[in-house]
Amino acid sequence: MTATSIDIIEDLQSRGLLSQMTSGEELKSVLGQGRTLYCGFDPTAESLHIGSLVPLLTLRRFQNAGHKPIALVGGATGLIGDPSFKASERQLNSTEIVEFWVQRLQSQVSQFLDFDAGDNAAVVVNNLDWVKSTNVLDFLRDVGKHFSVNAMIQKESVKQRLDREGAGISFTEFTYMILQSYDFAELYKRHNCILQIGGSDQWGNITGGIDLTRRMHRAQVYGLTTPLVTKADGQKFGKTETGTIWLDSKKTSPYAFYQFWLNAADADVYTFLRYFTFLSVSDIKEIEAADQASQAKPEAQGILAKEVTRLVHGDEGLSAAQRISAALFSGELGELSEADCEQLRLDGLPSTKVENLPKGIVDALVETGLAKSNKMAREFISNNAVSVNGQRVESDAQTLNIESALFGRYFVLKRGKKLFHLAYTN
RNA sequence: GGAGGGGUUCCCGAGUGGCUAAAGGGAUCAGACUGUAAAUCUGACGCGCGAGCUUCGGUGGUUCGAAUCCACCCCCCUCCA
Repeated sequence: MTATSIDIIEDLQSRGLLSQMTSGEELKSVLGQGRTLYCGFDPTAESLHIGSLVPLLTLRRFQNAGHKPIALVGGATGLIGDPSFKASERQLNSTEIVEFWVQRLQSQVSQFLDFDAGDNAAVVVNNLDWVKSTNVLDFLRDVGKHFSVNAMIQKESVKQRLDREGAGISFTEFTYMILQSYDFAELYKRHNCILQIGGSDQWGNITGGIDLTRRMHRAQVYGLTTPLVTKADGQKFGKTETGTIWLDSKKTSPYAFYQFWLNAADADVYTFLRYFTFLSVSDIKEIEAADQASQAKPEAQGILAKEVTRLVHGDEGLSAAQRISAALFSGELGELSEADCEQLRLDGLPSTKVENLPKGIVDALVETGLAKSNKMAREFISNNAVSVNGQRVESDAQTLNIESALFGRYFVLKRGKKLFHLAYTN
């Protein structure tokens, strides 16, 4: 492998992406030439969400710097469940489901890495490949013997499960750390992988792997973690009213995804630009300075939304998201053409087919999911929070009917300031 | 196996026979103000237009009336063996 020109550690540091690392100076010099590193992603759902984006993009940053990234999808660890900083024991998922999720994650993860990069082309692996052939006795004798339970229960990541009244941890989840550690040792053996990265909640598991690799293979390997993303107001990052922001466009449309980033708080947006885009730190500083000088609405959110949406959903997803956003937020809905309406639907604006017009507005809100119950629908209406085709709904007796539809078949329903839904008939 | 503690509405957590759809906090949603921010204020937050109905791990029971009492069952935690 070729020597690298970029000091990746320096870059991560300047972006605020470096939470912890082992033997800093030594790791820095080790990374002076192209190395192999890995990051694990467990199948806990059919898609990753934006929480996984930081380590995923960090993997890519390493690749851009000339290193060889391995994305590990945890077909084995996903069957066990990582207890790290989890308040309570989790339900086990069936092997079929986990297997299905593994396939989904493998292709999802792949879109962020370069597999045609020659020496440092990316690799995707599944830890089930080496775990499934291990038998219990060998595992306990060869791997388990290297772990001290005394040390394991000291780990911060499981402490609350051990200390907290009312909590607990099964042997299954307690063993998770050993499995993940074994992955690192195995990847060292198979791919000469010398670095594991992950979110800072993975620190305990990563150091476990470093210890195990030293003991099993007498080799020095390293660990590095990225910070967990937090919001300035203390709220949980990555959730909205509509739920988790997923990377899969079927679960979170490019439009919703774009909107999520567009709504980033001023206090967070420059940090997010560093975390979630490949814009240089100096460019980001310029954006920040310009925003501060302008006194007007900052540009940063728009740039963030554009960059991240393009990264995850490509140019096509981005332009669809921008088209919808422009139509709904900047113009008069009345100016939409019939083709525009159809395009909104194709672009992924949530939409529902309604039948049996005229339909009461309360029913329509519930059917489209804009209100959870009739009661809520009425409350929204009485709060003046609902509009149809740009016209405020004044009474819950109002109906959707052909005469008021755009082009005889479209209704743009709006609840609150930002939530839109397209209802249509044939 | 023994002893004790516990399972309440999205989360935390009060509530030990009627005044309780169930305190309080958080989260969330809406409105006002704004920049599709933040902060702040106001309101909502089981279902029902309503009379009312359905909830407090499960199933039965006591009672005019139960989240609250009794029985059995399930799950969790702590200590002992």
